[in-house]
Amino acid sequence: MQVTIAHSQHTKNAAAAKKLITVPVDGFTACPVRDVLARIGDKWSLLTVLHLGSAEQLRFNELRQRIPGISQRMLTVTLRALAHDGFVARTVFAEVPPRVEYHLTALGQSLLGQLVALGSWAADQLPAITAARQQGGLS
Amino acid sequence: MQVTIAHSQHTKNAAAAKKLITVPVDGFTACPVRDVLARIGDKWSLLTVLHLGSAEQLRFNELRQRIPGISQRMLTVTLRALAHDGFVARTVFAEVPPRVEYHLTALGQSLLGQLVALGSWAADQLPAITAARQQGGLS
DNA sequence: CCGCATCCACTATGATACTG
DNA sequence: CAGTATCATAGTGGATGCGG
Repeated sequence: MQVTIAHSQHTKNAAAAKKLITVPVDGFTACPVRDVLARIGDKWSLLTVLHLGSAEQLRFNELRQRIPGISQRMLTVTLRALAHDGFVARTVFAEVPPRVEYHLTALGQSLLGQLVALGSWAADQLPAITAARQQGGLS
Repeated sequence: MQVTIAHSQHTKNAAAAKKLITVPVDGFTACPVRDVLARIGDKWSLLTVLHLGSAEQLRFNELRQRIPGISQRMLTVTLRALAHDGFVARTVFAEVPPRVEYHLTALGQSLLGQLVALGSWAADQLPAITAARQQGGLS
């Protein structure tokens, strides 16, 4: 079965002109997955969603304290990306002192569910993966 | 501090907490999900696994032709990483001309299943995500 | 034919200082 | 408090040539 998938590769090269590609895949649209993975596959999005899912809502610095090692900048960037895709809602209170709260949207909680499911699988397969890594010796 | 997350959805019910996944927050940093995501979340691993899953076995250049835009280097790197984690098996035929075939292991097919599940969800949510991106104005 | 090594561009990330 | 701006750095990915 042939599947035509969107190819959102951002190459400055003229090769990016071909925006649609046709790939023989067993009926699975590969690109949405890739697209989503590109969002949550970065260093901090996963952790951010997980932590947001663990509370009703969190303020910027609360979130920052809960995610060890994240910089102010990366938290800002990550939150904006997640908000841009509709996973996170941002509420600004025009007060003094300023207050901004973030919480998962329905879409974000749906994503959280997927991540947790993936987590279950990962935890399940971890021994096998670890074993393979030790065996292979490749790095 | 610990965080409980429902498998299916986000729940705060303490009584049902026994059946939920309880994860130490500090452990999020080293969470298996994050680890797996770091592997398949890169630019090519996902496509490679999907294409390998769509065939019994594939040779290096067959794979290369099926993945539009991948460079020789990245295919090599990706395949090595996947083989290192036991998702892909590499078979070298010491012939002339040389022949190397790759196929998914049981672990790899398990991963494929997860990716397909994630793909179903992604395809399902794609309209919502697209709508959010257009609406959001944030970039 | 397979794929490794080298060089190079780009991007993601991090540290720090400044602003509304 | 909640960012934004700027600079510095490391890792990723692409192009090309060589080796097995």
